[in-house]
Amino acid sequence: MAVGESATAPALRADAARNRELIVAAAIEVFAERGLEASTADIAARAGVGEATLFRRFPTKDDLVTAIIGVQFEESAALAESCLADEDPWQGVERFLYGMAERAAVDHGIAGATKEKCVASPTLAGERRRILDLTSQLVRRAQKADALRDDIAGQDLMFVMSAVASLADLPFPGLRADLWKRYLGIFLDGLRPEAATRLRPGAPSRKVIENPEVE
Amino acid sequence: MAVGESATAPALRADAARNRELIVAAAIEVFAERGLEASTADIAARAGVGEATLFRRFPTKDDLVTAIIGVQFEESAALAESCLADEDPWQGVERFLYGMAERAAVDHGIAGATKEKCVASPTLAGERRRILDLTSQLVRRAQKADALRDDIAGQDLMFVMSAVASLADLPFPGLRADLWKRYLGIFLDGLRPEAATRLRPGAPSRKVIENPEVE
DNA sequence: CACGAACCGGAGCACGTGCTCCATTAAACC
DNA sequence: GGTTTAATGGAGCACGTGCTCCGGTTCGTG
Repeated sequence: MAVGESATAPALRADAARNRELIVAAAIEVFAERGLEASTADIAARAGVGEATLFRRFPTKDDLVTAIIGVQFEESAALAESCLADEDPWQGVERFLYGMAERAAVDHGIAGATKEKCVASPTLAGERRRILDLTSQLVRRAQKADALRDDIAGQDLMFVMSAVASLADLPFPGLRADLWKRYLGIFLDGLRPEAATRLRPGAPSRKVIENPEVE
Repeated sequence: MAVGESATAPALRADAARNRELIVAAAIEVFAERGLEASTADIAARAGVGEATLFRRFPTKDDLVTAIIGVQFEESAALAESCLADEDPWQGVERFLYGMAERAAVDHGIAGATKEKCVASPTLAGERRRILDLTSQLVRRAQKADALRDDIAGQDLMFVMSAVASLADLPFPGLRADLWKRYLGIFLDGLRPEAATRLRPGAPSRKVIENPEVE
């Protein structure tokens, strides 16, 4: 199963394709362990591949990161679709936030970079819009069922999730690793209709969120 | 007004003391603008001082960062005390979270480093404990007035605040800079007693939180 | 004023990182 | 199997960074 780009490329040789997968797999591992500032040398070593090979496939470290984020976006979209299939709309929202935050919590460095990269990369921006679409459906469905406060939109869920996930690697020794679930709980309580008070800055307009200008 | 360390040092000469203040001020500015990875050369330049001077006063870049965090901790403690003086206990909590998140939002890089550094530095850990104490008082006061849900503690407020602040520099162009207030609002709604549902992972024990082992 | 000591700052060192060159290897097709 | 050519990987380059050395300068006191 190909992991990244689609056809247009002039067809990779067998070993090259295999190495590409090895590199992507190694990068996911290493980034998750040491964060985004892990060196390309480390990644190449983990993949059992020369550094030049890595750079032939991904001309820039950024390109590699972008490719990995692309993979994760596909997983996220799949999760969102699965949550849309839940019979209980609120549980769909809950499961989505939970799943997204959990993955962001495991892949330590990635989540932070995701935001920047999907502004810089048009491909990623498109993928992101698709996820945002699914998220908006989740929100509207829950709102129609009176399970979710009315004054929020899909993008709010994304931002909330990212805030919670940022709590994943608190450096204090002895803290349980899943403490972020506690704060997701508080957030979820704040998302119920009963809890709603007026939110001061309004939701960002759809136009701004859906079409982040590529600089 | 001396900004950092106390007496024990063998008394700084006039120009040396002045330069120290210049360096700290410049570091706060530069870190806030470019984040923590701003170079020492930039900071020295901004302070109008040679690089060697910077390193004579702060033998390590980490020492400089730690000193700055110390300054901010004093400000945080002052804020907490001021909020404790509010007549409305809930407003005290609200103002505290708001103020803390706002400062974290302005000083882009610092907030992230704060967590790591106050684990590594014993001095900072002590300061942190003091702030935590004040925060706990804020929480208990609001809980007694039935303005805050019962199942949270002081440290929860700190973590929630840090989560909200992490939303301060979303890279999407066109987003208003104070969007984090919106999500603090949702969080605050989740902190009211009426909103409370059972939180899954319990609060971290006081022992773990108050005495982070210095490695 | 004059003198010793504290202090200064720019040039330089060591190191890690992203990225490239090129002689060697091995896949693919006849 | 032989030939072509894509693919490989280790040595090396350029650069930025944290940090230091040392000749010159300024502060503080008698």
